[in-house]
Amino acid sequence: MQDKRVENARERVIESISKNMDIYSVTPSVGRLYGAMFFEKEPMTLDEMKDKLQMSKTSMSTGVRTLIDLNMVDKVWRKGERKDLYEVKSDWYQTFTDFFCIHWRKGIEMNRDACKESIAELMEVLDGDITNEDKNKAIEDLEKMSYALGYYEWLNKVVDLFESRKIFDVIDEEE
Amino acid sequence: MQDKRVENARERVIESISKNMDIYSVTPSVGRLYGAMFFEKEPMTLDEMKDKLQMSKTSMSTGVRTLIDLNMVDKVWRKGERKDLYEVKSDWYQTFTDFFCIHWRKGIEMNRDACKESIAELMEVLDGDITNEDKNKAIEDLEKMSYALGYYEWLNKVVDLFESRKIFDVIDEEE
DNA sequence: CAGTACATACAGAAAAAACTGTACAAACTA
DNA sequence: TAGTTTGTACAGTTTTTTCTGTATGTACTG
Repeated sequence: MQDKRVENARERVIESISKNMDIYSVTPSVGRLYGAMFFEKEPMTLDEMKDKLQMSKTSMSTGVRTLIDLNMVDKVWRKGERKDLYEVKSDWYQTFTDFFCIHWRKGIEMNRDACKESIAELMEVLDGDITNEDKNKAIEDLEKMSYALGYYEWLNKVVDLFESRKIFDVIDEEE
Repeated sequence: MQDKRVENARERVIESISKNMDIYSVTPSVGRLYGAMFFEKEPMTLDEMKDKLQMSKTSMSTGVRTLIDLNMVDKVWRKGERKDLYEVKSDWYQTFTDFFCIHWRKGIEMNRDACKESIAELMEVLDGDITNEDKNKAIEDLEKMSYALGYYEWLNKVVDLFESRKIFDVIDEEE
């Protein structure tokens, strides 16, 4: 009887987590898996997940892999256990900063490289003999790209702040 | 002749931006639209976008709406112009913090509410007459939820740091 | 070694998302 | 007012993603 309410309370949180995991570019299904694993006391096997979520084992396998790639879940080893065991990483603060850093760093890097390459190309073009129209266009684009580059540098510093864990000092001081 | 290289340089950056806009949960198409608008000197009309990207006007309309909802693009008004005009918001730093704050705040809020509600429910259950098994389960879940709640509070402070623009001071000091 | 349990690669089915063309409403023009 | 122009709602199509069942390779067990 009571069991319902306990179950219900847990389910509410799982569902909420599931819904909001899109911030991590993850399907609600994978989000629900994460939520379920979070509340499980012991590390889970794929079969337990399958039973819990009423989905195919294949989905559990790929879902868990997704979560591992996101640094949100660990594979754990236990003596005498044949099945693979998985559990949610316990440090959410670390999980957050990891995710944030990995994803933003990658995006920044790619855009920065593209900008740098294009800036070099435009500089070269400006050195040569070109029409006024092209020249103006090149100069305008150069300005835009320089702005972007400056922004990416700044963003990199933000990521540094998290990666170096200095963010924790900053937030602490706020109190 | 030269035109090719100038065009090429611009296209490289647009393509890179397009690819990395998935961080903002946006389609490459919408990302490309954003990139194209970024380099356009003047605000663009839907028809210009359609010609530029070789896509339907409907797609441009919905794409622009998406970007406006993300606070990345503004509708601008110009005397004597019948068509709607749109341009990329010029302050990328603001765009970043806006996006970050809006999305994370929403996710935090929802999860926090769910946790609070469930915590209250579990407390109530614990007050009543229940089996030991249920009691233990409730206590364990309460612990998990309390941890989550603490994390969400912390994350809220991180968002505050960006929203209040204090992050700019923090990064400046780093130099 | 044969037999079993397990995870996952793969192909196909189901579901969701993106994109387009048409149609229509609102705003403007003459 | 009638005639344009413009943006978007909507339905249908195409593309992409998610999910499942089967099949296979690997590792363990006796």
